[in-house]
Amino acid sequence: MDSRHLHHFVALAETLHFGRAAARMNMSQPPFSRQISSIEKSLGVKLFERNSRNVTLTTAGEHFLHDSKAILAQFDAACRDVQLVANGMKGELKLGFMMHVANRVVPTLVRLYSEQRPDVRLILEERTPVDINEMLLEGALDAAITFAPLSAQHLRTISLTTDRLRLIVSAEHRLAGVESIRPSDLAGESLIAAPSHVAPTLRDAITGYCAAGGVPARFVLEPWLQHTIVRLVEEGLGIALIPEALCSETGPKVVSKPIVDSPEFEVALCAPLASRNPTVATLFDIAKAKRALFERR
Amino acid sequence: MDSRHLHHFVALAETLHFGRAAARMNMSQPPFSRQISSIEKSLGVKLFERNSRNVTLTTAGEHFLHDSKAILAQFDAACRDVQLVANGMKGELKLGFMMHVANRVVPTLVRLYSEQRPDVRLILEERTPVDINEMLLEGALDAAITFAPLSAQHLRTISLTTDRLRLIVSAEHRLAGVESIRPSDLAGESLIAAPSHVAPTLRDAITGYCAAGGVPARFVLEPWLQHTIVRLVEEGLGIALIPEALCSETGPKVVSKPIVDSPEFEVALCAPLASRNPTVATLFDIAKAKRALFERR
DNA sequence: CCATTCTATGCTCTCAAGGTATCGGTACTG
DNA sequence: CAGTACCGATACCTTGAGAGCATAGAATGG
Repeated sequence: MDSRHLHHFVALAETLHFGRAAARMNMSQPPFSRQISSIEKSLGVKLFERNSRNVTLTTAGEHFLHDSKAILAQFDAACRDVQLVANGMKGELKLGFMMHVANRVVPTLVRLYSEQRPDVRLILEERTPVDINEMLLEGALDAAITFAPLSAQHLRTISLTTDRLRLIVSAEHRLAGVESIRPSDLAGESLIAAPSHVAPTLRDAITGYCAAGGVPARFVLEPWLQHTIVRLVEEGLGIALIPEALCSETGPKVVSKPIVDSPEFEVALCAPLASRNPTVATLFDIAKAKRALFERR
Repeated sequence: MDSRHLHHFVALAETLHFGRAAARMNMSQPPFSRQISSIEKSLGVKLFERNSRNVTLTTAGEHFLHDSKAILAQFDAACRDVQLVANGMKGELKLGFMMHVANRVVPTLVRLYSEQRPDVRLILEERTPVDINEMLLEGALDAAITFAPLSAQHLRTISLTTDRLRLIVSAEHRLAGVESIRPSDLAGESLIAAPSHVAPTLRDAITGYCAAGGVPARFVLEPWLQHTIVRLVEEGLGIALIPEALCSETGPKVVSKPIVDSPEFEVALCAPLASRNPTVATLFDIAKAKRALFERR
């Protein structure tokens, strides 16, 4: 029994006529008759009641017709779907990102992608930069929006936007009134930043910026999430240098200030070069075509 | 593409080794390799990434594996089911009945049948005797519990029980005190009975009984349902001769009386002799084996 | 660099499956 | 009632899809 037999069976069940059913199967009646009886023999079940004048389905045949149609439909669907999956029109795409650098980029990219590939299920995974790198290596992510990596020989990378640091302080802080900030302004201040094993790019940028001004960075609190950092600054527990993209979301009790000669860091779309997931290509196509939408305003 | 190809594909997807997968399919490796590439060619999709050292599924292949397993499982299930249906272990059985003669018989038979054939869906159709006969002829019912038909050459019939007539009158009626009823007692009374085109057997029995006593039957009301008849008698609008089996369900305002020399009528299980529904046989087997359970107490 | 392992390919052969002709049975028709 | 048309089953022949064998070619490990 294989699916071609099912086609034969359905043809006969629908026409109730050996000759016409055989024609529909592009074959002559005698071998078609043999096919039908071989089906019945292999199932051990009589599917048709027949004599030389008319053909009718048995009760078992009626049930089998129902099942057969369902199976054939599913078969067709599977063959169509596998082609869609291969073309990246359907499937799953696991996209990692860091919201604190991508709060504008991710929603836009997701919207554009969903419009173009509605049958691809986007699985969004918000993680820390270090986690994202690891997951990209392991294949646990198909792509990610993160800081442009330094060593990218195993990654395909396309730059989406750049971000820079901005100072946030409590509204009561002495720096709240200063127009723009220089490294020397940070001398003696209590800094809040994510630890190096969570967001090395940011951490290095902050440390580097202080060092450039000859000021040693003094970190008093090291939460993992950027939103926590904002809250702690709000409470007056320290000051912080955070990505500009995040500053629009701070509350009224926090003041943000531009800093002079801020280091810039790239935010990029990355995917393993070895990725076999065909849905990824479109993501890069969109990133390239609509790059203007992601750029810093 | 047919289902044997799916088996090959699944074997390889599960072993990820051409030689072992071929062995599982009871064939040698070279033709197996050709089968796999013919699948890929006919789908136009690469399902495996392979070199001489290892074999892996592509993303499309993973999806297709999932679908293929589902299809093969459904295929197996369909082949098993069609055999169950042919053996009457599974399917549907449309059973017609008249509750007013079968209020004890139907629940018992249904219970016994459901215990023995849990996968057969019993579809119960409560109809008038004439409807039932018509539906049996048309094939709209697979079997029915009804009055034993007079002409049964096209029906298989097995007697389940017999019933007889009993008089019901309102508690205030002059016959309410009489011990047992003779035809002559009915002289001049207003009778209530279902019309002949609804329940000819009952109607004829009533008319015949009156005629035997030399009393013309005078029908004043002719509802279709036996329960309606009981209600009308309860309201004092007439008297009625109804099947004994129904009398236990009358309320306190109605009195039932045995009648002398009541005609008896058989209640039987009937099915078209030409019935092709294999579930019917078991129904008759039960009716025969458990006949004692259906007999009038 | 050789041995080993695994997939791909070339060649041969066989049998499953298709085609043609025809039989046997049934219903309609004049 | 004979004749005809139609339909499914059977007999026989034919062919090509698919199986096996031998082996090439590629990759890995010692």
